Amino acid sequence: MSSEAHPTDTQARGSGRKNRGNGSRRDILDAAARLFQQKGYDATSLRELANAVGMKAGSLYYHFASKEQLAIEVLAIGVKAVTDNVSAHLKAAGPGVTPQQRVSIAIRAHLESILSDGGYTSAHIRCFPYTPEAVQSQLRTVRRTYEDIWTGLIDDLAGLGERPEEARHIRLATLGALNWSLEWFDAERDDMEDYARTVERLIIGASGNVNSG
Amino acid sequence: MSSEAHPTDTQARGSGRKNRGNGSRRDILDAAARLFQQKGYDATSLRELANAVGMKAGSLYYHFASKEQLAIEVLAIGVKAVTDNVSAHLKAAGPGVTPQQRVSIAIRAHLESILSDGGYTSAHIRCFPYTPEAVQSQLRTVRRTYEDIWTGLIDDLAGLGERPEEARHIRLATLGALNWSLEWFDAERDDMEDYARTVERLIIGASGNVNSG
Amino acid sequence: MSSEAHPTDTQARGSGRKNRGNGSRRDILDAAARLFQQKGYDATSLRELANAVGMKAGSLYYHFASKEQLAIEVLAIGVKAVTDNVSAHLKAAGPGVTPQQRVSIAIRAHLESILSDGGYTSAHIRCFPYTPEAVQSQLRTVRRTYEDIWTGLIDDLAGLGERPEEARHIRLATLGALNWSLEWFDAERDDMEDYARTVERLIIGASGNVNSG
Amino acid sequence: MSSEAHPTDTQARGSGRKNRGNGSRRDILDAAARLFQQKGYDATSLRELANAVGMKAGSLYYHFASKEQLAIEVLAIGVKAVTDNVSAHLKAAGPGVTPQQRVSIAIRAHLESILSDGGYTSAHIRCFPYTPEAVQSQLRTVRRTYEDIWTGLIDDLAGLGERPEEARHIRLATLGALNWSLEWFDAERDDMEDYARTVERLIIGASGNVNSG
DNA sequence: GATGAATGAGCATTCATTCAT
DNA sequence: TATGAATGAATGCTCATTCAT
Repeated sequence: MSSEAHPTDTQARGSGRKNRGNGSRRDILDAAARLFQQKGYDATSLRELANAVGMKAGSLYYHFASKEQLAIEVLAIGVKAVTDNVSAHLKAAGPGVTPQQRVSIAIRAHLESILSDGGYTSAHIRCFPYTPEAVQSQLRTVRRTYEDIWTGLIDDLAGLGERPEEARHIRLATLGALNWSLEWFDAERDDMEDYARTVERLIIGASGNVNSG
Repeated sequence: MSSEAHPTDTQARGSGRKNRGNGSRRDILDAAARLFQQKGYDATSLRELANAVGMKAGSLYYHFASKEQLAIEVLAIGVKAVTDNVSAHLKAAGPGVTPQQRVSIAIRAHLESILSDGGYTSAHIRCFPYTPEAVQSQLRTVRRTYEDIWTGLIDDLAGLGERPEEARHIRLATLGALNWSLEWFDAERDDMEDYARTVERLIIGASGNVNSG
Repeated sequence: MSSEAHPTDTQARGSGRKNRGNGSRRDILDAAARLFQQKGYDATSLRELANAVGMKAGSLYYHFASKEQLAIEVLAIGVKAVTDNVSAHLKAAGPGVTPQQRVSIAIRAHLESILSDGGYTSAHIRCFPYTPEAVQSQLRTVRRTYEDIWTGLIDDLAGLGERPEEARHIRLATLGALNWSLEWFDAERDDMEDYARTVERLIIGASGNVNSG
Repeated sequence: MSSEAHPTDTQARGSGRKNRGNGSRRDILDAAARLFQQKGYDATSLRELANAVGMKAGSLYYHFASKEQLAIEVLAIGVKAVTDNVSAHLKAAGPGVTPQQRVSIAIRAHLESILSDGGYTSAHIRCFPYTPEAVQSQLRTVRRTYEDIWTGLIDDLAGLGERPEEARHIRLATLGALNWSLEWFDAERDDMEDYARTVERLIIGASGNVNSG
């Protein structure tokens, strides 16, 4: 499930509109996501972004109030995309799966979102920490929503719900292992499913060994 | 072992030098490490850095040829610091330790370097990917040296040397879990040793489960 | 013939355009030519130039990619202006004029371009040698085109075509005498036609005496 | 006569002093002359100059009060060098030479000074016009002294003394032809004596033709 | 005589932003 | 919707200069 609906997707997709790749709002967001992900927030200039969508820098201001606002939208789409993707996979799996299986599913969905997504989620992960405070604070609640999914997932694992600090560390270690892949994953060399399996074994091993720890 | 010698540490520290706390080369490096770590490479301006060490922006150029060169030095000190710290801990443990114990030691040393170090190592980890190509290429060999330590460490684990792709993924997952802590670790709330234990369990569980996987 | 068309002159001059005297591209070029000629390339700052056309330094970059690029355009206009002026005078004289007369015509046209031109040609002559290599190399072909006119002119003089090294020296001596006037010519004191006559006598004397030399 | 005494030559030349090419006043002047000639006044930085003589920029201030003062000295040496060289050649020729021969001698001496001189005279000719007003005004009298030699030389030619404006133009044309050689003379390709002959013919032809003009 | 270390002013350039059209 | 043209602030960097040592 890789092309979940975008929150801003109001215009009819596929209807006979003249949306021939010219600079619509969505084109800007797409290009911004890609550039943010590739070069970072600071290193992405609005001129370059405008250029990428075939317009002039000033024109972007018809669509977005500021670079910060644009970043907020891009990064929000990014979190929402993972959130939706993970939720959808989990729901699709139905109620009869073990907590461990649920974690495995989430690992795969998260990886899928950051590695094969259009760039929104990876832009979020790579840029968020380097973004102005105003951007970060606007994103806190959406980020929290996603975080809560993982908190729930981990808590269900082998009684971890009763050791919240440990659960927190396991969650952050898992997400670290997942997110860090943005810095090294090479589609030509690495296989996503292989890595998913590695991370899955990591976390399940850890939570399993806990009793004897 | 948290205060390993800095590669550039030639002048006697603590002897009666006239270093009146003002901006010497080392002061600049220290402040740069801190700022790079806090705000990122792009967002750190030389004026701000100069201000932090009590001088004017142009004066920095007496000590460093360019912002890039300064970044190269800061980040190089950063890798060398972890490299030395991990090596030293490993050596101190002596030859009679199991591969699993060696990994545990490395995990702790790495965490220590990024979380309680003066900022050089964390600056490296946070800034490197957003740094100009010229900076990155100058750092490749020192980075490789550190990487090789981990490659060796993981290879010794339960026959992982014979499954290099899997070993690579385990190494990267571990380092991801470790490095990502820079984004969330809160000295007031989190205990480093606790997290080290979590990561240690993760990786050891993963490598142990492999046989039965 | 002092107001030959500028190579970049595409917009209607004098028509009812809203060019309210503020800094359009042409205004910048004009002011740059004047400043380059007066103070030299290095001593002309973009702030000063911008000021001269009533804008801020950064605004110049909307019109020109860099100071070097601006210099290239100014100096190119300068050579093209003399080239066109000399060519036009020569053509206007028709085919029935002697080689000596042709040289006389060229001397006057060249002098006119450097002394009463808007400053482009004199900017070229005064700045070119002190300009960055990147600027010089971009101008080589236009300069060559002008040079060739003179080479042809001199070669036709009293069999000079068969003594190319001597012809070269005569050409360069003539152009030296002409160009150097930029360093001393004083419109209040000197008469252009008087000086033209002097230089004309110089070169014609020299080429005539050659046989007996 | 190419190594006339320098006005600043106070230290014993050839005596057993430790003047081993280290940064003495004379070394600075020599290097400054060379750099000024090659790159121009503005483009020559004191750091670069200091580097060329093996010292640090600040040390130059022990020897010279400012860049302007240094330029004044270099350029003054330059004019004095031509002045002395031309005078000496003229004196050496004795009283029995014709005005035309005297001009020929001066042409050669001038050319020699700008083309094979250590760089002082050529630095003067190339830099003077781009030098700050303070520098120019300090040089006016030495320049005038040299100018007067040429004025006298030309005035003696075929009754030119009675047509001062014409004499002035002939003088400036001659010096223009001579000085401009700095922009094109190539020691590998051009022969100084050849060019001297060309210029000599130019001026003598011009002044001779004057009667019939 | 010369240096290490700094400064203040300036430079070319880039950037997010504005706004009349 | 978008652009052309501009702005103000900032950036990395260079320069002539200073001065205690």
